[in-house]
Formats: sequence, structure tokens, C-alpha cells
Amino acid sequence: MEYDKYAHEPFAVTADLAVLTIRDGTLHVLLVERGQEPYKGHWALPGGFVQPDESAETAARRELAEETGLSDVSGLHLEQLRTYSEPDRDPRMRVVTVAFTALLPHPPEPNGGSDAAQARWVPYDTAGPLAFDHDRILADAHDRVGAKLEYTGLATAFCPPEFTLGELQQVYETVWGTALDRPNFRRKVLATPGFVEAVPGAARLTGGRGKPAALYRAGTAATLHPPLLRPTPEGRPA
Amino acid sequence: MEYDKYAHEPFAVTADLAVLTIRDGTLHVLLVERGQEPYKGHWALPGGFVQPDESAETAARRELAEETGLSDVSGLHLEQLRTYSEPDRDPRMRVVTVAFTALLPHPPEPNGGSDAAQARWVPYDTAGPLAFDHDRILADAHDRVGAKLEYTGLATAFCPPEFTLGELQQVYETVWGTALDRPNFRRKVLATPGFVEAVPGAARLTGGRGKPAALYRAGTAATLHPPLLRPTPEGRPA
DNA sequence: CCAAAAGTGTTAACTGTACACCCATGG
DNA sequence: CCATGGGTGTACAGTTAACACTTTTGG
Repeated sequence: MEYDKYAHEPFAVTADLAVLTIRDGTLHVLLVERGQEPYKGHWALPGGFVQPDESAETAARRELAEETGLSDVSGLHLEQLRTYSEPDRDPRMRVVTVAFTALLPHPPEPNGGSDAAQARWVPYDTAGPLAFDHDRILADAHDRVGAKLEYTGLATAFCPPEFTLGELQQVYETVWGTALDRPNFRRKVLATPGFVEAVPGAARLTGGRGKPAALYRAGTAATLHPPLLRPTPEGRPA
Repeated sequence: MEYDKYAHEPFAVTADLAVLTIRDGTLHVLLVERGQEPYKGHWALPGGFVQPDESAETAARRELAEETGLSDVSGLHLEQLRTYSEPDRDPRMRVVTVAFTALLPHPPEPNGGSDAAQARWVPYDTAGPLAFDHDRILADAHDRVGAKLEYTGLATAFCPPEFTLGELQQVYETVWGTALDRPNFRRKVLATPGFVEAVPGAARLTGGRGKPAALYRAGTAATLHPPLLRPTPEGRPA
């Protein structure tokens, strides 16, 4: 491997984020309005250049903090999605983008400061068309999150520190776009060791009426055994 | 987003490959011996710099062809694993690596030409310690492939175009490191639509003795419904 | 007492697993 | 005719899915 650092057209590396949350029972994504060409005035995923002394993960976390104005970004779930490297994806120069997915519980209004002209939460279904290849990145993020809900405890990342099983179920129903049977959902969740743990005496009213729901915290399990499979998206009934 | 192309220390982008295959019933990985510093004389995953006019995927495919001497690399399964971007992973300069996994059926002897001093197939268990952070990349690749066998038809990528169910089962057993019940494996595979399709009259003797096995081709299904789960790696019996 | 939301019980259908058994071939 | 690998049958255990039912709260 021989390489003259300055011999070639340089590559730029960016970290972009698909930040998802659930508001009013629907999936939302954080978008920024671009202030310059190209794609000036278009909406795009937040992100920015990786600095010489930081990893893509670190850059993503920094950008997330800047765009959302969130003070404690350290504990949030941040996952590398994939890298997009087609030569012509940015008309200005060669840009390789490492994309990340972040999941937030009920979030603050985004911070419009820094380099983003404007940042807002947009319902997932009405997002797009976005700048660059961000439509595809966003679709990839949604696919990945939907799949990960099946075999990891990721859904708790959409919930506040203490949550009801009804809220957790809403996460699944919102991301998957399907209704789930409440009794069976409850049993599966509780039967999966390490998914959630009960908060002893706590309870909370959800809709103003009805029986107060018991509260749970996220468990420690990395993967769910058994997994919580979605109801047959296609194919045969089993 | 403002960026002066030449203002910063440039990033280099490489595409590295974890090329896996099964030889004599054990998992092997393709490694090259490094001819220069750093890590001169150490073994490493094959790979190289992404050129200005190609995507990381294209670069990976090109490198794969160069290292293996394989003529038809176009149809092979190549999957992006993840990107490694820690600032100090290469002592010379800032290198961001997009890692790929490739799966080959019974492969040719590798081609020692081009920039790699030497290339050979090494049993997975005896590979390492490798140069840079390649031990971690290789471990990540193994994890990913093991997981993907469960819910995709990926195992057929380890097999020749026409294969027996016994060969397919060996792929699972080799990658997972567990024995599987043959009758049940057969039924699950055949019950999963689109996993494999029968080659009408064909049959082949495998071990010199025994009943000739029917031949199958890879099916068209992207995901397996139902999935072929590994026997409880840990936790509760179900 | 009614509506709404949480939580429990029950049962029938299905799946997964373990293992016994038969088939075809070469030596 | 025996060893070896391919292929079929079967029965029990365990889980899933559908839905009826009870409990607790606010109006």
C-alpha cells in the first residue's frame, strides 16, 4: 500500500443522521432546510463533516447535539446504518457519507442554530423528496429500525426512562404500521428475559381515563430470546 | 455546508474485504501478507484505496478480482459490513475503511500478484492477530454472516450453482459451529418458499458411498419466512 | 353505571424437536 | 451384506393467536 496523501483528489467524509421519534402516535424524522447550494431550500438529513481528530460516531453525536439542542446526548442510542460512496452523490466534490440512525423519546423542539438554516420534525410519510440521496438513506434507516425491533430491545429507545407497556406497544405499531394484540404483546414482552424490568410500586394514567398502567424500565438484554416477530408481512400464514 | 477541498488534512478511503469460504468442512478466510510498513510481514484482510471514480462497492469488487484471480466476480455476493473510522487506526494518515463481506463457493487458489506480497486461505480459527484493526473486522464479519444465515438465503452463496441439501447443511453447521438434525433441516429448507428450487432429474454422489443426493439451485427469496433459527445459543430452551 | 384502558385466562391450531425407520449406492 | 449418506414418518412438547373476561379508574 503506497499512497501520497496529496496526490489524489481528496475525499471528504461526512456523518449524516436519520433521527427518528414518535410524536402523537406517528413516526417523525428530524430534517434541516439547506441554506446553500446545492439543493438550497430543500430539506435534508442533518449531518456534517467529520473532523480530523474524531471518528464518524463522534462526529454524528456532535452533530446530533448541535441540531437538537439536547444537552445529554451521551446515553442515546446511535447506530451505524451504512456508508454511501457513489462518486456522483454530491456535485461539488467526492463525499463519502457514513449514515447513522438515532432514536429519541418524546423530544424537544429542535435547535435551529449553527449551520442549519432551520430544523424541524417532519412526519415520516410526508418527508421527501430530500436533497442528495437522503431519501434512500431515510428509507434504509426505517427498514433497519423495523427489523431491529424484532430481535433487540431497541423499542425502549423510543420511550422515556419509565414507560408503560401500552407505550411500548405503540412504538411497535407505529414503526411497523400494524396493530398488535395487547394481551399477547404483554405476555411476550414479559416472557422475554431482560427486555423490560418492572418499577415496583409505580403506575401512571395514560388517557385520562382507565386503569393506571404499571411502569417499566428498559432491561439489559442485547438481543431478545425469543424474538418478537412481526405478523407475517407477506407470504404464507405461519 | 462549506468546505474548502484542500483546507484540511485529507482523508483516504479504503475498501477492505472479509472473504469467507468453506474448505474441507471448516471456515476459511482470505488473507494477504503485508509487504511494507506498517505491519510488514503481518497478515491482513485484502483491500485497497478507493479510486476517485469508483464507489466503495466497485473498489471492493475490483480488489476481490485482483486478489483471488477470479474471472467472474460480477455475480458474487458482496455485502457492506460497516465502516471503521477511528482517527488512529492507521499510523500513517487518516484512513476510513468501508469493510465488505464476500462469500465464495469452493474457491481457486488465490493469486499472489499485484500489490499483495502473498495471498492465502487461512482457517478462520487460526487467523490472527492481524494488522490494524482487522481482527475486529473479521469478527464482525463472522457475526454478521452467522446472523444472516438465519433469515436470508445467504448460505447458498457458499455453495456451487447446483448443490445438495447436505452441502447446504454443512454451511450452516460450519458457520454456526453446531450440529443440526438432518431430517428437520431438510423439511425447514423445503418448507421455506423461495429458498431453494429443485433441479428436476439431477442427483450426485457425495462421499463416494451412499444414496445419490438430489440437487438444488438457489431460490429467489430475499428473506426466509419462516426463518431458520439457530439452536438456542444461550438463555432459555425455547 | 358507563366508557376506557389495563391486565388475566383459556383453548385450538400450529411448529419445532427428537428419534425411529426405510432407500439407494459402492465396496 | 454392510457401511454410508439421503430421505420419510411420527408423536410429544411447547408456543402462538384469537378472543372472552375481569379490574380499576374518571365522568
